[in-house]
Amino acid sequence: MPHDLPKSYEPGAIETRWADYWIKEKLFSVRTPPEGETRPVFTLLLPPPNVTGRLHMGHMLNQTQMDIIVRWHRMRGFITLWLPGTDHAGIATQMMVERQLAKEGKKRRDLGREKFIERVWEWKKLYGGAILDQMKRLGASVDWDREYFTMDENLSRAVREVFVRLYEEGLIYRGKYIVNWCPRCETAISDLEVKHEDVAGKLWEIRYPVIGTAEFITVATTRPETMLGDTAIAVNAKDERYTHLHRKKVLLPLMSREIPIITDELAQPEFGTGAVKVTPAHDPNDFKAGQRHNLPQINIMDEHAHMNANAGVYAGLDRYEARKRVLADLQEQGFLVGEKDHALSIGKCDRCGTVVEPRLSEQWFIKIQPLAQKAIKAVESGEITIVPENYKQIYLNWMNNIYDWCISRQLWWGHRIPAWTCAACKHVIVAREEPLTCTKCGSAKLEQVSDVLDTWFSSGLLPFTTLGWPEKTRDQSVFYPTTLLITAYEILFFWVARMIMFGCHFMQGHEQDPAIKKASGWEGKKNDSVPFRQVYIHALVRDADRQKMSKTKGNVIDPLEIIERFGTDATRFTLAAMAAPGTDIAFSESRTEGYRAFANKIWNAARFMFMNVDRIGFVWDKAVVDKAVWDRVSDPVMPGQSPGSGHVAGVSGFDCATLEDRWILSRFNRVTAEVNDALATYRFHEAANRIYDFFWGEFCDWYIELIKPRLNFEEGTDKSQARIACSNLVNLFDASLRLLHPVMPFITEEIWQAIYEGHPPLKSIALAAYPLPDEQQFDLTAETEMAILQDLIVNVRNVRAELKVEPKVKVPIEIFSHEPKIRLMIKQNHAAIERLANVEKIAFVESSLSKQAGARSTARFDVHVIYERKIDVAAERERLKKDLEKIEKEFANNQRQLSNEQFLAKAPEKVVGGLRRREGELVALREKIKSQLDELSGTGANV
RNA sequence: GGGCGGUUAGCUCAGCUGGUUAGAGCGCCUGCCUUACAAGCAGGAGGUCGCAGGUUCGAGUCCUGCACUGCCCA
Repeated sequence: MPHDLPKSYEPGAIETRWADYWIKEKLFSVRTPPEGETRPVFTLLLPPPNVTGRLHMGHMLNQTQMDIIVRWHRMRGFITLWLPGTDHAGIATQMMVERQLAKEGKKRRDLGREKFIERVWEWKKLYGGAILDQMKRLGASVDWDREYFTMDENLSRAVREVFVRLYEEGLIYRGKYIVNWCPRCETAISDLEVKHEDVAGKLWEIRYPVIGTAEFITVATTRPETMLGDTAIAVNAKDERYTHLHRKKVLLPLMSREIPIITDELAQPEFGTGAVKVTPAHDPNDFKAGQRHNLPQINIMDEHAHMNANAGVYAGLDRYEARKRVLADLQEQGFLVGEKDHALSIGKCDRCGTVVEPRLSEQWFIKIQPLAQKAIKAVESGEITIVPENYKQIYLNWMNNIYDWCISRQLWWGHRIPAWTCAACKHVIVAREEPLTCTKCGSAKLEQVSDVLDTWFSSGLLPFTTLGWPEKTRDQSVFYPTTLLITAYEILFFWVARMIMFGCHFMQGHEQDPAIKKASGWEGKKNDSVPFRQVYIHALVRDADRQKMSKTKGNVIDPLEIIERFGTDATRFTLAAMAAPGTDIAFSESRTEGYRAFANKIWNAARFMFMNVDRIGFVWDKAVVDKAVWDRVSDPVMPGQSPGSGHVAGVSGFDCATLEDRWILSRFNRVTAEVNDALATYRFHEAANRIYDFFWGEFCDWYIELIKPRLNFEEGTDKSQARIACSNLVNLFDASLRLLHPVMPFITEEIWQAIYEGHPPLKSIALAAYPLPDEQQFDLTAETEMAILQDLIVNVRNVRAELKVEPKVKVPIEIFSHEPKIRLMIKQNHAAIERLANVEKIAFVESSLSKQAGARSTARFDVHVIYERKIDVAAERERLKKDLEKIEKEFANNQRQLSNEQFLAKAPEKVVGGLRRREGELVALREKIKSQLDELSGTGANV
């Protein structure tokens, strides 16, 4: 078996090998559990990436966190379903294909709708899988057998069903309204797809002659070209400056059209001149004012934002060209009276960056209030919890101020709206399947509405449509509501909010299988219509300088390139270790480099283990392996719950022969408890750091070093000690790998498989049991004693460094301790001290060593390194002074508190007791340091 | 304009519900190829926790104001 591992860890080949293996073996495919299933279930829907997408750091973070949580649940015995799929991304995909066509000198209209859609499907087949392939490389443990695409026939059917039902319930309506129109994409877009940008613009003042008077009324506007479509001037009824002009008319310059002066709230006396022009067909506020006053709506632009026939002589001009011409003409004719700099915010198309044009057009809308009500309640009542909690308020704010949702898009790629118009009577028929005749007049001349639905309309349905809706399926009763959603803040409104609205509406009355619900820990939840029980919002990944990554800035970090260089495990670990909830991640390569070193450390620790396993001819205790690996299958464990009878917690097969054994076992269990707690609350950074510190700082730095003497295979030595040490090492290593596996799946799989020499008890470590803490294996005494031992060793090393003792020279030391227990512990562990501190002989003395130059004093012991070289008196004095200062400061603080009666009365006993204990230590330490300082001065050695 | 967040070591960040001596990685300095690991080992330096008040026996942690900074919404 390949126990002869290369000296450095090379992730590349290893990672692709296991990624392929996991897929080939279908390790993460989940069959629908039958009736009577009692195991807990964990369901997670992958936020579907765009078919047009390439993997970026945001995905990588998102998927790392999901995979950690998913693997953790799977290892704890949950039936764990992670559902992958992609989103058809209407505008984006259509743009890609149009771009492709443009290279051939064609436009989509040249092809016609049908042929164009065929092209899109071809494109999708060729390039659409890119991001999922990249996911495979990451080792994402999704169920590939259930992969979906939002344009699949079953999902499309569900979309039609939803549309028809909403229409029948009166929640979908069609009408002519002002919408955000992208002249480049030639479609309406929703409010959310408009990004506002502050720009320095101008405010122009134009005066309109009041008919029948010599007066002018002056208005201010940022968009003078729209005046061509003005149908009124508005003033505020309370604005006395204009009272005398009420009910008069003005003559619209350039167009010579008479338009009324109206009184409306639209005009704010404080803004500009207090009078505003009203252009109902080109501004949403004006549109509403126009409705209030029954004003005509004059549309002066076409779908490309070019002036149309209604714009008179300006017809055919682009909107900005028209602006120039209008201004010039106004100027020339004396109507332009002012031009000021003015900061304004303009809306741009999220997709293509074109300035959005408010456009009056016929669109389909969802009446959102009734849906929003349920979605608000679901979160307010805690049926859905959002982590971190501050996003809850943001969600509620948005939901409470929501507007009707424009769902129609003037695109070809997407779910076509299931509505038909009768050519004869203009009646609109909404139906699940294409109707043959008009339901009103019987005509057979029906034409399907050409619009498609907003992509988010279909993705908002995924939590239930991917589980077979509208059929009532077993999958639904098992897996719905999904357990968790992990996503970015960016799509909280786009997607998360809409899933909640749709879920609560269409799954109303749904009940999850009660046995599974209970087993999964959701007994307390009343509402099973919600699409998920919990939402975790993760941070944004920025570049190392905290800049938001963007293609235009050119600061995008390609995760695959990072993976190439450092390995997937190291990249995942970086993201996990930096993912403190609520703060963005400034991705720095130096961190990843550090975690590659961590992988290498694990690798080499494994090499050390295998070297010894091979030397001793270590044989597996099958009973131990089986216990650690199998039992969780029949006995899953919930977060925060202690394991049942069958589940083996802690490390099995561990034989506590020495202090370091007792210590490391206790530490492992404590870390295990912390890691499980951290994962249960999505504190990924804490989980990652705990494991890192344990594995490197305790397991490698101390435990392995401490057991080396026991791993002695020389002729004539008792091999039983070595055998115990080796078995402990392997069992602990195995457990540590399982603890780490969700974060670093590849290296842990590689080593775990190697441990079992080709005969692993399971197909993968991913199916093995996740470690749980065992109270029985906590050992506070061992932890305390070990801390003293470490302190002693570190102090000796420190003095050696200060005395500049040659690294290879062993030195004798003297130790004083007034506690017999400590003396005993030191005696028992003298070999460790000798080895790790490079000491040749340990002598115990009966009185304090603090007067010895070069001695070190702690609260529990003094230690003196015997070496002929003189210490650097000046440096030593500096160090002692600094120590003393620190101790005096702490002591003063200590005394201040202990002499305060309020403190004694109010502070918890634990804190007071701690301070009292510390008081004693501080007094002793202070004395020791003082006498050392005296001693130094006494030698007469001057600086 | 409204809302939310950040400010802790040279850099990047931890520090959960206020409690004994504020931590890590990287970088830096010193010394080591000690047969698992130089992607390593050992030792070390480095912080008035943005500023000013307040609450409290006790504040990096809670409150108020200010400064700088970022994000979202309109």
